[in-house]
Amino acid sequence: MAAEGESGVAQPPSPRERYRAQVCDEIKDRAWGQIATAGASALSLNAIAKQMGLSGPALYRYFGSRDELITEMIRDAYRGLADAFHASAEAAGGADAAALAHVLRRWALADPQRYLLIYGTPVPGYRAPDEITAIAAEIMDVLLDACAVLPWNADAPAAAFDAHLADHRDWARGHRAGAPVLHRALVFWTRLHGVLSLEVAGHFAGMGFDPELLFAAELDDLLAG
Amino acid sequence: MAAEGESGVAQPPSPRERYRAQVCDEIKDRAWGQIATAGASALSLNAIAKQMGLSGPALYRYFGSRDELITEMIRDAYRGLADAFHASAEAAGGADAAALAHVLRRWALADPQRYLLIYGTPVPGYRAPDEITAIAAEIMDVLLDACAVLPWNADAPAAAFDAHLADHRDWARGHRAGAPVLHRALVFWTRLHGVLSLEVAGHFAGMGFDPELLFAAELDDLLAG
DNA sequence: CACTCGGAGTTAGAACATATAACGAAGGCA
DNA sequence: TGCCTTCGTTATATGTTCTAACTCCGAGTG
Repeated sequence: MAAEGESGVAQPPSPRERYRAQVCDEIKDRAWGQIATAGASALSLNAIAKQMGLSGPALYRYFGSRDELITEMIRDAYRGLADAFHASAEAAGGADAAALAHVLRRWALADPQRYLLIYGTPVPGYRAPDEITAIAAEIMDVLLDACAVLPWNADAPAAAFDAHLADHRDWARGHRAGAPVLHRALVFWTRLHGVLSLEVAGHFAGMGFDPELLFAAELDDLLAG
Repeated sequence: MAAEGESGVAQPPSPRERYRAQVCDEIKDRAWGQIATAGASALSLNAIAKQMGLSGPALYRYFGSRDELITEMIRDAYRGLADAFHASAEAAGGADAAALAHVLRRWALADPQRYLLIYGTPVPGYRAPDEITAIAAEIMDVLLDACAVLPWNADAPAAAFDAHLADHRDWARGHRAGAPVLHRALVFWTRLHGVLSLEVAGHFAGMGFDPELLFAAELDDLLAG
């Protein structure tokens, strides 16, 4: 998104642009390394610059501020998760809830701090930029597809929440699915996140049971319920 | 816990000790203010000192480091939640799952950053000190009590996870409850946390539905089995 | 009462961070 | 060839945590 000319048709990147994109990528790679090992709050532009053999302020040619870099990392993380969801749906010939759940779990465990960068503690007044909410909506869209084709359980009680959702479904952005499907997608999200969040944050660490089995049990319950 | 003599019987606190405890409390009060408005990562000992009319290093008489202060805040947060749980159980003449759920939600929404200090993003290698895991076990104990007296749903499928829990129940610390109760307690925790975590982190912000109703729906589902 | 001694607060300073400003060098392009 | 954008530099202001050394007051003891 930083290498193309603005004139509609994609110009072949000039050597300068290629170099710039490469440096940007190296900065982000090292930033991911720092985040993975010490957390996002410990991310230091200065340290990255030294690692790259540059001197401090040089990085400000590429990112206007530390916050801007972090925002772009958040965007990339969302993008990666959305791509993984799309790939899963593509491979299975349509979104499958169980497959998505395992994609999500693998993605979270592959880099816990990356998951927490998205779903962990935000700055109090944080408002995600539109580009990021768009990607989040993309992810939700795949999830809605998966929940729409889930086998239907007729004896499920009609939750009062469904009526509320029928009137508050802006977030589904025109997805053709009934309120019960919306409900299932939300619950799919919150339940799996509940397990994953506590797992990657280490809250199950000293408890002795296998988080994977708890995740699987919750997934079974979602698919059956 | 920082004001008593060590000689068994509680000595009346000397004026020095009283003053010290009072300053400690004021530091923590201002720290909570900073955390609530700017997040834990923005907590600054220097800023607190200035607010109190002190000069920077003075605070190191009271807390050995910034991390030590934060650790104590985490401990106090856990302590507060545990006390709220105990109070709820006391008031209802025994732990009640629905009451606990609402206590938890009110406690989380009263200060989202306090909730996230406990359940949000930790430092990667973070290992909670024993004092804190003990309080967490206390909380889990009340939750187990509540789940043990929940009306039993006979047609619930015997989850494979229950068998695993029967062999991995160290975390229940001798609580007299069967594996299904342990399972319910865990699920109670992860599901409510899943909703609350996303709510306090603002992920439902632009979506338009009422998080309270989602929380209530999940709680209903938990109580119905 | 006088004295000591420990705790509280101070300033100074090292080491690190973000971020801006001003300057020099090196590359692409007409 | 010459311009001009971009990159990287150093210098600097301001912020942070945290240590060290010094002062001072007050409480408990002889």
